Amino acid sequence: MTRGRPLAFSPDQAASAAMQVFWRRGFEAASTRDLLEAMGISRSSLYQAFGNKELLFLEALRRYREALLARLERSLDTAPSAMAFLEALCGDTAGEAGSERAALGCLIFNSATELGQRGDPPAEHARESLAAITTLFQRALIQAQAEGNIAPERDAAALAAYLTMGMAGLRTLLKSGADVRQARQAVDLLLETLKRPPPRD
Amino acid sequence: MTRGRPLAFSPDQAASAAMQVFWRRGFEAASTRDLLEAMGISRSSLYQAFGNKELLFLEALRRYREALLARLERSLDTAPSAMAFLEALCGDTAGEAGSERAALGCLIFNSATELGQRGDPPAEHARESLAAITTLFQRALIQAQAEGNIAPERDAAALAAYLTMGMAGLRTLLKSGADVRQARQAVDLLLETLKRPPPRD
DNA sequence: CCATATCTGGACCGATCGTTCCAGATATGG
DNA sequence: CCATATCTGGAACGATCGGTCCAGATATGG
Repeated sequence: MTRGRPLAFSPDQAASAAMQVFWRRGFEAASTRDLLEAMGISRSSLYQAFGNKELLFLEALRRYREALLARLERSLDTAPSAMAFLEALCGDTAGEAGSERAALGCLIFNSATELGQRGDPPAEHARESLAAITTLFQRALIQAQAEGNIAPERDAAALAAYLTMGMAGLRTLLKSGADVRQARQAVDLLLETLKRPPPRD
Repeated sequence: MTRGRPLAFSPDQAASAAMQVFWRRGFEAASTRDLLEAMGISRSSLYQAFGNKELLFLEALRRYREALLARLERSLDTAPSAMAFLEALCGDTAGEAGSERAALGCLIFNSATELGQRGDPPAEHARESLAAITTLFQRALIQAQAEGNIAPERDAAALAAYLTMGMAGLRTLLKSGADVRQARQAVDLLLETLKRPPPRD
């Protein structure tokens, strides 16, 4: 079927290595030379296999989102309850405070902040990914309502936007060096709102 | 007193123009040529008056923070109550959704995200600025407690961290193109937590 | 084992990066 | 009005940017 010399590297591993670089440095700041070194391939191979820097970044974003959503979905599905999932997510993230992982933040939130409202594919992809996270949160929140841990009269979409806002903000706090105590206090208050019934006007 | 030819530009205006560029583009992405054009001065003048790009950025950050804190403090002091101030802040920010202003975000949050845990002066300055915002929020929250609009048994520092997290997250939402409805729903929930007494365990 | 298709390494491209430097312009103090 | 201190514009610097290209290596299908 295939003719000629086969690839000497795994595109999968190469893309994964590229993702790490983009994650650590951001899109603009990640140079092709950084990427080449991390990916362990030659310049020609990069352009042959991925097209250019922007397409490689899109691939990295795609992989990051896929892995993140898969991880979250699995976590949600295996958790004793949707609320337990949300508590674990918040708690685990807050627990990263001060670590190297916390300094990285979330590639999607990072990209959304860096690329902002640009019209190019990477910016669009980042926005879509953020929306996908919100959708997943909404699913978890609806499930938590069905399980009786969130008041059914709440608007799940509103709660989802609120939760995404909280997680994005938490990532910013962690990036700016918030300690575990501060992070925990913040997410505790975030979760409190989810658990309590809305005020009757 | 002074000898020789006087400056042909206002360092104040020049720094202000530079701030706008850094705000729009971020530190790394703002080129000196971008800055020169916006500042309307020559290359020599920039390096003579501000040292280099990093020092100019520090000056821009300093100005942004000063202006922001002054604006917030004035707003807090003139508001009918601390809670009214917080509501106005959240409401106004959410109301920016979809605008060009929303796409800019907040220079401090942007810088904290871009520079992360780097050890250089700009990153340090961004972290300090974020902490200063939290401190101002804490003052407002304590005042709101004194005015009877927030339960006195709440930990004001925890609420402040929560509020900073919320505002940072809101900025991320707005940057990723959230509409006014979504932004309003999110901040409404954010404010709800402030206003309600903590749950008794 | 040969023809072929593909991959690989690295030289090279023009553009742009932040920064330096200098010759000339210009207002001030005496 | 001159000497001086400072500023200004622009040329130029080496480094690095993303991207292209080609000669040579290499495994495959026939």
